[in-house]
Amino acid sequence: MKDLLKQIPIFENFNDDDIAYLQKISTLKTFEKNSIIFFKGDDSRYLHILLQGSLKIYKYNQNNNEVMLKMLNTTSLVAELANLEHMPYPSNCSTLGESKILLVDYDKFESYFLKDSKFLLMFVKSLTKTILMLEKTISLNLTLNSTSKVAKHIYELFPNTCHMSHKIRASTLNMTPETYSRIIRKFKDENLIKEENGEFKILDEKKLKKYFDI
Amino acid sequence: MKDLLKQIPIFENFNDDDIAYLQKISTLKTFEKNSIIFFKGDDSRYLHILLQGSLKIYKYNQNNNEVMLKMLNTTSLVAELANLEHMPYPSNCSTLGESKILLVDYDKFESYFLKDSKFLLMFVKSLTKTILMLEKTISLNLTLNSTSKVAKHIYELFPNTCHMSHKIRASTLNMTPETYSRIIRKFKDENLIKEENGEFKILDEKKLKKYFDI
DNA sequence: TTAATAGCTTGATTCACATCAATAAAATAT
DNA sequence: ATATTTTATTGATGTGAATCAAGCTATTAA
Repeated sequence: MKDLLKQIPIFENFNDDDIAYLQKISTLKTFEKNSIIFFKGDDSRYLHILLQGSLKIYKYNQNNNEVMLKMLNTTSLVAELANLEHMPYPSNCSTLGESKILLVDYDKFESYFLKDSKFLLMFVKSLTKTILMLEKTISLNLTLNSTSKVAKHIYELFPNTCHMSHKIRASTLNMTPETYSRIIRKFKDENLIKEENGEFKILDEKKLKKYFDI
Repeated sequence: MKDLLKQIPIFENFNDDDIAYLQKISTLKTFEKNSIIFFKGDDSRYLHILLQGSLKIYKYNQNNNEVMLKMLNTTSLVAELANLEHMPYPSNCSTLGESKILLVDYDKFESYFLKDSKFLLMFVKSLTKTILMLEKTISLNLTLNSTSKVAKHIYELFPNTCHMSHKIRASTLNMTPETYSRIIRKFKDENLIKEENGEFKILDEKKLKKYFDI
């Protein structure tokens, strides 16, 4: 595990002692697809660090539909704010695919690591990343309509082939699969995109961009 | 101005030298009501610190309606993320009432202050506050319907008397004044609230709470 | 004091998207 | 290979909130 920890970008500035201590206060856990990591309101005893796989952070709206706040894919601190502020988790978290998560005893982590500016800088970076994601979520959901959301989503993913079901894509964009499907249908009819073995190809980038470029 | 800076909670840990340098690289400006502080896309040369008054951070949606992302009232860093990341401002900012803002030359600020963990901690605190506000904005706008938003808003403000027009209240909640008015009408008809010289009084806390307590 | 302007309320209409429903297609299990 | 479950598509209907419109009230200006 020591080697694994050393490779994690977040810990790039840690020396051997740091890593050793980190290892001592952590457990590595593997969760299978669709496992709950924590519920909204749970006590934030552990700092969760996603090492492999993907997670979603979500709440429920008043119709009991999930509202996805963010999706985490790369190595990242999960809900570090709750730890920092010693508050319960503000949202739910579950795995989308099989995932490896490092659970760190936060109190010990805090007293050892959070005195030093190099570690603080790590937190600043992570908080910054979180803010950018949240701002993106807000822009996406509060300033764009569904058609624009889908257009932007396709545009930003392309040409990365990352296979996701339409259902997941729709939920990432906080809309129903029906709405997503109808919009894709429209884009295909307008010859903006085509679908080849589950991946979108953009046929008319300019027109597609017009849908979300304000 | 030196005394003013010393009183600012954010700078509580600064010593005389720090304050002196801060003063050297800053200008204090007073903006009147409804002045633009910066536009989305502007270069983030200055760190803005709100000292007095109130600001709104907002974008436009596709119908050219304002979407208010946050409202700042207390002493706070404004859009510090843009500075930290050396990126253009992601949103617009304007004053709601007359406001005093400290404009700090960010490059100088960074090279002097951001090496030290005590200053970093200040940033961490500010980023944390920003995240909490953003999460609140998201919860409010993505998980609650308009009725619940209004109920929550009234509940959380009460009994603080802070005079705001219905128009401003509506825009804080990202809805039209018409919708706001209709919901207030309904609450009055249900004897949940009453209005006395521009302030709401809650008559039935339990029922009001039911509207937003999931 | 009156005029002008901005904010508030209420009704009618429109719109974007969700919901409900039915069928088809694909993925997974047996 | 067949059965079963999950996902995808398409149409019909419902709904919350925006928009449009008109009259009203309060504030500010002349």
